[in-house]
Amino acid sequence: MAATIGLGMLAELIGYHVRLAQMAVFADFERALGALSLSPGLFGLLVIVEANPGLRQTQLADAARLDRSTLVPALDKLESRDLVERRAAPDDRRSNGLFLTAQGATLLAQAKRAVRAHEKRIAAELGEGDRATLIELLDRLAPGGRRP
Amino acid sequence: MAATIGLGMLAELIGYHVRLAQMAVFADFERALGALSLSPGLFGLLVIVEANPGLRQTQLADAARLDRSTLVPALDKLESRDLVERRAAPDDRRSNGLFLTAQGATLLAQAKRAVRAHEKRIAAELGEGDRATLIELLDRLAPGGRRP
DNA sequence: CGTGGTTCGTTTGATGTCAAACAATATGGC
DNA sequence: GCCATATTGTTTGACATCAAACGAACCACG
Repeated sequence: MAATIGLGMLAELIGYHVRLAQMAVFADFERALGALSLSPGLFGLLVIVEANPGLRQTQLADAARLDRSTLVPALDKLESRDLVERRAAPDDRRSNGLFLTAQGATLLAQAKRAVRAHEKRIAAELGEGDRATLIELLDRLAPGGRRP
Repeated sequence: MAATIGLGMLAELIGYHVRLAQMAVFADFERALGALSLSPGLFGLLVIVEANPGLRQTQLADAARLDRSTLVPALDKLESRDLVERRAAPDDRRSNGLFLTAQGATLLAQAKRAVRAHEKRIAAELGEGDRATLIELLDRLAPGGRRP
């Protein structure tokens, strides 16, 4: 049944395929992290904070490609779950330094295992060579990565 | 300046690169269609309606990978701008058949030109061969495309 | 010093999205 | 034919996101 629905020129657009891939990858990611109640976004924040202890909120927002204002409720959630701590910066009373709590580090370690399994699952569709190719091509679409 | 901020394992994740590409492509897309006040999402809806006149809302939502409820305000907007028409279906009084208005068809024709220019710009980063490769790899991440 | 512009985190408002619940309508089993 | 169940479009609520504006704090220049 289902007289197949045409997509017109959509199917020829790179953006369309990127969006579908994005949805599929994120769905699998969420499935992998659901048990820990971590979204891909929150996971990313934890990873960056772990890699850069004492980071300021604005710096974290830039690194995660989020607006400063978007970060506020996200950090509120992480802090309320005792995964991250906002510590008043000693040198600048406007800023907070961000740190993982012990509990945050523990949860992140678990999450990383789940994410590695997820990544393996995704990469299995590709094979190692094609995985590298895909990343290289995607990066060509996202110029710079760091744009002031 | 800017002691570069590390991203930890993020940079190794396919999903991360897909997200960055998604943001870059969509930003260019929005720039291309901004003059017509069309978002990528609304453009996609117009294209699908044009390719499938009389489509039901649920079918359109499925084709566009949106929730039924998400479609409602989007169609409200398109209808208020006289680009799309909801016509009561003759055979099912719950359903609406969707049709482009003359004005919608005209605007869509313009939009398609802008989108083709956008696509050309994006593809220029790749070259024709790599463009095909990228789409093929992305499709391998989005299994099926049609999931009941 | 002090004062004007800048940066920091936050608040508020607008969108876009999903999910759950709803009334109206359709459908299938009996 | 009747009634339980499903489907359709909608409403409502939750959430993520951006952008604009704000007060507090910083800083540079006089």
